[in-house]
Amino acid sequence: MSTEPPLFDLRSRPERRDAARNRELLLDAAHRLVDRDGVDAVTMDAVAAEAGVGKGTVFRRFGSRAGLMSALLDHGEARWQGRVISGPPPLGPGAPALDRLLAFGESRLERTLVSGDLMVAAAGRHGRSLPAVGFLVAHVRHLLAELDVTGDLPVLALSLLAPLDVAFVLPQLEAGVTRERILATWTDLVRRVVEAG
Amino acid sequence: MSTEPPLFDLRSRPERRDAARNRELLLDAAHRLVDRDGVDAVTMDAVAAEAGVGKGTVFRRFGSRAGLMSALLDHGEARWQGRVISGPPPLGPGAPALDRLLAFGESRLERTLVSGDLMVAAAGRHGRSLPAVGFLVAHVRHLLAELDVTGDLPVLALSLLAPLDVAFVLPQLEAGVTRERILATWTDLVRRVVEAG
DNA sequence: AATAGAAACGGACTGCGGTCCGTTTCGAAC
DNA sequence: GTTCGAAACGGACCGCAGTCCGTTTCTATT
Repeated sequence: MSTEPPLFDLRSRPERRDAARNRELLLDAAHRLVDRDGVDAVTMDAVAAEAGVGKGTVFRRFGSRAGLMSALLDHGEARWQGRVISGPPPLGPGAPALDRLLAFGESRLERTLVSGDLMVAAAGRHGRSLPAVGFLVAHVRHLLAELDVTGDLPVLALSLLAPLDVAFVLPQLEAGVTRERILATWTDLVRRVVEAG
Repeated sequence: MSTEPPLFDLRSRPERRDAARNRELLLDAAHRLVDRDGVDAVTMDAVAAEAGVGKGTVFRRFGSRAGLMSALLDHGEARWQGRVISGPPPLGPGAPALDRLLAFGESRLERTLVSGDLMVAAAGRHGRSLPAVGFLVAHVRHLLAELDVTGDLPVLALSLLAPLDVAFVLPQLEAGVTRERILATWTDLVRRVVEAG
């Protein structure tokens, strides 16, 4: 998801100081541009100019526009993941698994609505980059297991996540389907799967 | 006061002859390029050159690269839709609805594998263009209704189609998930939904 | 402090999607 | 066959993602 190297990797030396400073400059600049002019205005040239560095540096740090967008998305995603892992129930731990799962769906849909344009911009060649959904799959899979759902849980988890993906949610909204219908149908779908064991 | 054009073709006048000829030239050229060098080699300039027309003409006919790709895809999709609507069972009519639905999933997955790269190239800004999946939704919806499945069938149908979408299938294949696992899990998912009424 | 080489830098350059607009072609009406 | 407005044409042009490579900066080592 993130382009930044792990904090403790024995094989790779820590980032040079100018590189680290430029990453911060670039992320700040990109964030500012998103807030001010929207995601579409975040061109690699604009980010470079706003940060006061060369364009090559942007690509060196983030690899691609999608990579930069992923890095921007990561801030929000990490906070959200925190709420899922250790926030208050029913999204966080402490509630029955089914309640958590349904709360997860609602919360995830919410995030898709809020950050949908960033998600679209962060998507690579085809849609999702599988690493990006790793957390989502792991969590749903875990809850399904707690609910004694049998089957190929990794694939099943991804199949349940697919309808909440930005690629399906946004077109439906544009076609007049409400947020509420999408959520209700997802809830319905999950209930059927869980009830069927 | 001159006489007005007939009322019945207010909306769609027939295409001018040069326009029709150029569409054919362009589709042929694009098809040739796909076969020879793959989807990625099909640039708008290349198609224009191969067809011997100007680049502006390509955009005038197809609107965008995604539009051109959709047009290419349409040939195969139409043939496939024909098999669904009036081909031999269990995909076509004549088999029980559940058998048809499961055959539909297998056949659709097949098509995704065969034409995945075209589908990716035909996808617009975000993922699906909703019109493109209209047929799929309508068909699944119809089968679900026959199976006495209740609920918000249009949204439910799309939710069941999502896991078969190229945006989810291709990354899984790259991650080592087999075609068989994807299909088996989809079958499992559909069975649970149908059994839960 | 000096050095050396690895890493990062920056901006010119390429290729592609998409637009624009002056020119050409079509075909309906006379 | 001539006329004329609408439609189509073509290719120069633009903006952006992504690459390349000569130059600069960092840091480990002595």
